[in-house]
Amino acid sequence: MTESKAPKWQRLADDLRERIRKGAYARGSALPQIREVAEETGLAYETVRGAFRALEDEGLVHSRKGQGTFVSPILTKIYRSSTSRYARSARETGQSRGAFDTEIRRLGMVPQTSVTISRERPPARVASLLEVSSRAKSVLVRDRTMSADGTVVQLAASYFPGSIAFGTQIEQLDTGPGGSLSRLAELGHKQVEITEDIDVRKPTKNEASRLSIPVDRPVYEITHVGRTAAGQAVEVAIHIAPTTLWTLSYTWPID
Amino acid sequence: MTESKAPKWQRLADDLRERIRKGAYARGSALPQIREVAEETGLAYETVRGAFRALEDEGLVHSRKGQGTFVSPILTKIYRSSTSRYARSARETGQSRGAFDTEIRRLGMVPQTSVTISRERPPARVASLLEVSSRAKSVLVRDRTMSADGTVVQLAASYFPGSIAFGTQIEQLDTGPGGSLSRLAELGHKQVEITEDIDVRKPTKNEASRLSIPVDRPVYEITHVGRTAAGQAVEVAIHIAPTTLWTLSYTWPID
DNA sequence: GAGTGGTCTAGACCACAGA
DNA sequence: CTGTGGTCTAGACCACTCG
Repeated sequence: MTESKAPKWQRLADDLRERIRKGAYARGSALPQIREVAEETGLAYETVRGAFRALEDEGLVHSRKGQGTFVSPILTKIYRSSTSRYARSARETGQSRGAFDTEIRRLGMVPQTSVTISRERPPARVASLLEVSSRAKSVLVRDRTMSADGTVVQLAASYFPGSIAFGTQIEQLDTGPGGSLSRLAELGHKQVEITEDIDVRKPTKNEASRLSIPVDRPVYEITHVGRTAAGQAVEVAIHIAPTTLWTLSYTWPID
Repeated sequence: MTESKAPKWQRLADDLRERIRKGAYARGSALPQIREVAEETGLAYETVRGAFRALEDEGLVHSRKGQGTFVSPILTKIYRSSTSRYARSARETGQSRGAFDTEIRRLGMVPQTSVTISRERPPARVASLLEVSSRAKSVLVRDRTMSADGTVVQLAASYFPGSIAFGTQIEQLDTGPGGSLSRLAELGHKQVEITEDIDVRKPTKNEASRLSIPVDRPVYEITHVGRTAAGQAVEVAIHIAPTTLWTLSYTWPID
């Protein structure tokens, strides 16, 4: 028996997956071409392509039209503990902004974050949460692109009400010790509670392009909202990250 | 221009998606057959199937060999606030076990949960977390299958160390007021902290079958760990839920 | 222009469900 | 048995990259 009835494309995918896991093809290197594999295995082009698509869905490889199919540069999961980065100890030792850097270094890779700061008209959902107008450039946006070994692994856009943040250090590249959280607190908008909503969806064309992933590879959409004691949202962040690259973690006390 | 270069299968998928969203096909009803659509549109079978597969990946429809393709019975997202169900207020009013029921009713559907209780050899990962042997029937398992309007929407298996839970009310169908959390506390194993790790992966064949989803539809794997003040894990739960059906939510205090 | 992955076709056959 | 979705083929053509 031994499940001999599995489709050919699936067995080929299993075979290739195992070879990749065993390191037969180096990270970032090219896989054999589809037509080549087809000839070697005696399968049709479409059948082999079915196997390749399965691996692509799993995030193991990515294909580039006109170039070839390549082993993903990152095969491990990046760990994101959303709660621990807000622990007082982390903030006081200046680690709050370094959570991403620390995790990437732990995996033996080189982290890099690039930031663009601008004043924008907020997306409707963000405007509604922050209770600002969506028709004016009413928010400050810190748009971060986070990479590991040169591979983009997360997009994170933070939105602050302009009435609070325009002209403050939050609009500078370096937000200083404790980051925007501490700056907002100094400005009289201390956050006491964070909420994160997690969804999985397909990326938009723009997101897929920035993340260098195919449009059918699912991503986490994490909507992060920081609120003051009065319940007012003063920071909203939207994180976009391929599900194949991340493990999310939350820890909270009972009572 | 107007993006006329989109592949045919994609345009067909867009067309069908819009019709489904507009309610042209009732929830649970059958879509036109692939060969029928192929003839109507003048496309080849494989091309139409590409469009159907895309919709299936999105969770909008599901296909059954030999039967047809059907609109998913649930097109909305179910909201799971992992933190709020542990608030003292929820527990004291007896709502802690009803979080799922309440949410499903809020969506106008009928919730149902079936439970099987057994003594098992734990999976390696669970054994390691609970610090029990993985070679003996060392854990109590409460395996819950949760449905909405007859559709299975989540599998949740809770594991308790047998040394603590065997022979207690946790082994009964009704765990009593406050649920297993309160029973463990009474037994001297009060949990003070919860950690949940979130991953997205393809379901195993068994999971896919129990959830009535294709094996390539991604699911959340939520690993829930409850710990005592001493840091000892006393409850581990593994939740499996299709990503297309759920929005996860976490709220926690700063400091 | 040569070489890559992506789309599409027409048709054969397989696996499964149900009358 | 018929009808459904799923697999597979051989080959044509398209879209993109790079020398």
